Amino acid sequence: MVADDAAQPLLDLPAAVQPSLLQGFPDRKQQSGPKFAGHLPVARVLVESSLPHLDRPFDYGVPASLDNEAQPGVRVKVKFNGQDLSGFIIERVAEPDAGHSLLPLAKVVSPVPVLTPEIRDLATAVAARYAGTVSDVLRVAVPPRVARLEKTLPAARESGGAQEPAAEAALRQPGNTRADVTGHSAWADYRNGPAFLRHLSEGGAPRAVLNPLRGFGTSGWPHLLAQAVAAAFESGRGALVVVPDNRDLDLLEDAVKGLLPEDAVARLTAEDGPTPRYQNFLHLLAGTARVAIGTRSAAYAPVKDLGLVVCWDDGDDLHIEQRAPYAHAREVLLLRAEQAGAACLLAGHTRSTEVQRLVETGWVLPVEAERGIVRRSVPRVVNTADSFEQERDPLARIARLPGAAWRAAKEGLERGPVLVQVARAGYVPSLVCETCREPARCGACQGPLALAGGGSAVPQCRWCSTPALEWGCSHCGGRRLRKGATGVMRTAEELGRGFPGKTVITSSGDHVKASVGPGKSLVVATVGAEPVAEGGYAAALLLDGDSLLRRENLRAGEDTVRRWFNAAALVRPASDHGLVVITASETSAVGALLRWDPPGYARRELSLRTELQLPPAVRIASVTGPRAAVEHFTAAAAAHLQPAGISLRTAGPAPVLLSGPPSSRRVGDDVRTLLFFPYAQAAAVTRVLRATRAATAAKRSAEPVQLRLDGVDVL
DNA sequence: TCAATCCGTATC
DNA sequence: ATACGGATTGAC
Repeated sequence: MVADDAAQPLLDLPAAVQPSLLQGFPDRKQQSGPKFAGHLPVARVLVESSLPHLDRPFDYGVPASLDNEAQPGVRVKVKFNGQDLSGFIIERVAEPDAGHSLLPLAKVVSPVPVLTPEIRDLATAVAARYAGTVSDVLRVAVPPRVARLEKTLPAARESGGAQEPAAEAALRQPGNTRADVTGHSAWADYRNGPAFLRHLSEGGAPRAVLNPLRGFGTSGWPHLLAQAVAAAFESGRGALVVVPDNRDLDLLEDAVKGLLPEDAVARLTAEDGPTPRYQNFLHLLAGTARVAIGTRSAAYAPVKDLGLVVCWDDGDDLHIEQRAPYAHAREVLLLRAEQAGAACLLAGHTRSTEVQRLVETGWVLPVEAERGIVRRSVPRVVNTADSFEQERDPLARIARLPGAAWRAAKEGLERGPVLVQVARAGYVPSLVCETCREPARCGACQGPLALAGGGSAVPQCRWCSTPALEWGCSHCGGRRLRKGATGVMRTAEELGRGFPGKTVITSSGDHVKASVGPGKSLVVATVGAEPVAEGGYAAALLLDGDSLLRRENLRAGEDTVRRWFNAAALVRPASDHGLVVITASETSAVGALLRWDPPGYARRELSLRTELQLPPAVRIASVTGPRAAVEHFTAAAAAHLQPAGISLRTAGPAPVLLSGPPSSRRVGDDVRTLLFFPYAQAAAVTRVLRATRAATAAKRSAEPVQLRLDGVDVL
């Protein structure tokens, strides 16, 4: 099951305190100056320190003057080992843990209890799942305070009645009746879809996987998700949706606000800045907003009476938090759904292998469209492997497009906008080895080689600028280079010449366009930056497929398929002459797109991983650091696992492949060891990894290592 | 015998 | 991390 390794009682709250220790307590209380509160004078505080062995509550005395404000969940300042640290009050208790004197709380930072018991439990479970510290998780979960906002808000703790008006007002809104939500909705296209919505609106907790067929219009994914949210809302519960980026968030927000009262919806994303983020966070705490939508850290939003969690496009690696312990929003939401007894919807144009695993364990049920409906809803997809060099039409050669692709674009432009998906941004084309097609790497720093701008013929490194005069392929020993994927600007320019008189719009990098109009323009976008076209694209060309597939990453295939479907879902249905042309050699990935079969691809991919015993068929931990530290850590962990009869399959230690500019490189030669273990043992293994790390940190018997669980980028 | 130093350990 | 105590070592 998902949360097989959930909820170790990390914050082990002692059941009883030894009487002998208690006897000394009243004396100390009197001798230590300040008078502590009469009732529950002890506050258990989780201090904000990322030291793994300090990740537990410490007891402080509550000065009588702070008795009212020092409630569980508030942020406090305490003296800890001589320094001032900030932390959260976890609970108020009558007696301290053990026989030592209590320091008083230094200060209550704010009387707002920003850490609810539910989120504390969630953070505890996430820390256990990822062998990290609760403190690190809380740093992500609770947004930074903006003091000014607390003055204007009604006392957050008295929230009870405030939530009712919003919910009732929503139900009274016309067009928001149950019949509308479950009947004339896009969900009717999916077998079990109406049943899923009905179950939700009746207060149930169904768990579903959905691959929406459309990325635009009223049957597009934002509307499907919004209707699920509305159904949960209708049952009197709250909902939470996490999307990978702000563009998706904008689309979702429009759809959700079309169905629910505007102030019932809170938008949470770091990009909006601290003030609106904290404002919306406070609205959720107070219960005035019942639905949270946002990017990855919104998975921790304090939604009251949570009835539904939704993760959109979980295969997008933006869902992975960049701070320790690197939790994936999908996993956070799964833990949360289990803890809250909430419904769960995992939706995306494709199905990730992780979700496929959940389908196969029976944890979620697919909500799928009949083949007939699929065929009616999606564009026609064709593959062409022919080369532009053989094309007889000179314009096709100028556009550097294969003949079939060029003709599809030309015909598409008669009917509407045409999308061209290309591999990466930038005018500078990257270089690959002519014989093995591996990306050419710099001999000095392993950075990517490129032809420098300004017409210089000498390839040079894009990181360190070293000219590659005597280049040799580190992979196969080849000595000749050829151009790899061509950048958008260049593609756009060439396409413009191939389609004289047509408008060319580009979307890439930091110039991403959210949407384009229905006009007959050519839209060149890098992978993932495709604008939504009003009314859908007439055609899409998916170029550079082979170079996407060639990435030496365990997930290259899965990720490429995801990006193809995300673009293809923006194209009109075949019945409306929608056409997708893909230029890639025949593979299972291409086959999945031709048949429009994301579940089939996920099944196949997961069975391959199962055969090889690679994630997500098994779980992994990567241990990175100086060789001695890594070896010490893995040996210690193995020793601790021995008594439990667990022995881990390991790979490495191997030198870490540097994937970043030299400036971000760490001094010393780090190595990495991978540990593989089955889900059934995950709880025991993560517990041991955490304990091992705490022990090495406390004793400083070795340098610290970076510990990362289920990182998708390490293989 | 005392002080400077090292090492290990707890931090409410 | 960092401050503290107990042990260890070196010099008077």
